[in-house]
Amino acid sequence: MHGLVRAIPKIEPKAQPCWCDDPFVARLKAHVDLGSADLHSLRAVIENDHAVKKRRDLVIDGYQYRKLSFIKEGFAARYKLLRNGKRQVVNVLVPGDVVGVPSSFLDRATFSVTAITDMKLQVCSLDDFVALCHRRPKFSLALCWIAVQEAASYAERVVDMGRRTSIERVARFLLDVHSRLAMVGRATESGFDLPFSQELMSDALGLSVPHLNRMLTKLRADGLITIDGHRVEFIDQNALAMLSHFQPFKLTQVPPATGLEPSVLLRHQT
Amino acid sequence: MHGLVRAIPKIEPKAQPCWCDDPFVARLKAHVDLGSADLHSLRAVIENDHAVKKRRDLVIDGYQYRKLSFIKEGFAARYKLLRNGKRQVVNVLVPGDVVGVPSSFLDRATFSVTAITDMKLQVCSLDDFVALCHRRPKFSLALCWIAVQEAASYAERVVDMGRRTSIERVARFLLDVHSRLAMVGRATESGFDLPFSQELMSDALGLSVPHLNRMLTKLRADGLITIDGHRVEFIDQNALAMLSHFQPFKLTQVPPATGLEPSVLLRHQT
DNA sequence: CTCGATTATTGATGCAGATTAATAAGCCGG
DNA sequence: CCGGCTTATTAATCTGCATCAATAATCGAG
Repeated sequence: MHGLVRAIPKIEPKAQPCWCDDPFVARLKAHVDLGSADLHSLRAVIENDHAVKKRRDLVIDGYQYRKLSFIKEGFAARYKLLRNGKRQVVNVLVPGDVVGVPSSFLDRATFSVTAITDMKLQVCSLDDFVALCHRRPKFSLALCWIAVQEAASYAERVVDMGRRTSIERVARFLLDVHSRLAMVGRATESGFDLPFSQELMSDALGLSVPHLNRMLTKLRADGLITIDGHRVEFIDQNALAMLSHFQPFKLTQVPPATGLEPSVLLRHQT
Repeated sequence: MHGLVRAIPKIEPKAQPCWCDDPFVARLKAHVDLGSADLHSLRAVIENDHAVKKRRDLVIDGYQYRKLSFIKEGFAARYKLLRNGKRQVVNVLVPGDVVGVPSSFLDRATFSVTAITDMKLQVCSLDDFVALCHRRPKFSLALCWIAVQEAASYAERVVDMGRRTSIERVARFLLDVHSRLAMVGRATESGFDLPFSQELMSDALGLSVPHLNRMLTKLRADGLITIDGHRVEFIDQNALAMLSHFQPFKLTQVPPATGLEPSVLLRHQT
């Protein structure tokens, strides 16, 4: 067996005119209904695309930011470097994810974000996006939903780190990455290209590299996965999910806008 | 030395007519400017207050919820029970916090929330709150800010669990709780009533009860804190913050609403 | 005030996973 | 296609913290 190396997955460019291959718009549409007028307004606040090279930092801990970037292509990791030299990756970012949550909402960034592969981003200023939200509240509601989902997924990570064994964490990480990649068309039914090095994954899982390696070896020895280069295939995805108590995330829609003043006016404080 | 027990802090009821002693409104006002018309609309969606007894579950993992509850009084913990019987507390809730993030935004709750003391809540339905957001977008923006802040604080917890030592975690926990209580007037400059049992804290920090106890003992032995009953006093808050690399959170304001269509209309995709 | 239940404290033992080190394998720039 | 650098793999040792166990303190209900 050999390495798990970062790799830029080869995507068939769908060559569709504007939005359909845009993972961020897809993400928004998962939460709210967007008409063409909405899309037009959204386009108006998005500045030109921005390319970022592998290993560049998009966000540096401690600095101020006022931009939102939507990942069109490529992978990144949000992390914190500690004084003792250790690093904790708090999550990995895939196409459709938003850079700038939470950095741009805070006085100063509390985490760094680094590009793991070459990336393509769509950038807009937070102020412009907020202005858009004032005009079209569905965007702020969609952003709420995205932020809440982000919070929920961090909370799950807390459980991972606090109370789950190393093998569970590794299995859950693979399943989680697979399901997120599948959601944006970057994975097959049972496999995907893992764009992360073992060092990155060990920093994400709070393990040492040797131990992570051992757990990956064990998963293969147990006939649950195969690894060929950077390609991961699930042999028994069910057993893997069972072993690690993994359940994929369920999203919900923002409740649609109702009439102007809702019935609650009938109720009030006692 | 003796126990750290849950306790209902005695608050001087300020006896102010409506909102000024309301920690949730205070929380909203930290992010957005609210006029009296806004407050009136907010009041309209809030149903009657709701009292909850100590040890009752407010949210149960796996069930569906569509309510937001704002904590007026009392403490709670958000947690997950694992198959092996272990529990991970992902955060503790204090007055001003929102129950229902993320539970009510998901298909089914992924965490439980339990009352640690008797509580008083203000409840409203998510649908009504969303309707309010459509009418007054500043509420959805404030909710975004709150959700993002929640995400940022979970992310910090991930770092805690993944890469920080047990003594750092304990010190940081105490400092964090103190700063959150101080923000809603439940703490003095250098001390506070700790309403949590050691079992709860160990589940929050991913430690065993004996080990947490040992670390608390060590903090006292090192002359950093005193504990008398449920009362914690910082002797050297600076040293404590240094030791644990603690930095309090900085909030930001939502950028104020600008004119109707912003200047960005001048820019568009290349 | 008393009893039972919860919570805190302390000690002894074991193991999961860190640490360190050393080698091999693959990748990239020239 | 070569040499340096990054990444993966494997092994040996060490340790922080879990686990188990037992007692003491405290709380709260009656």
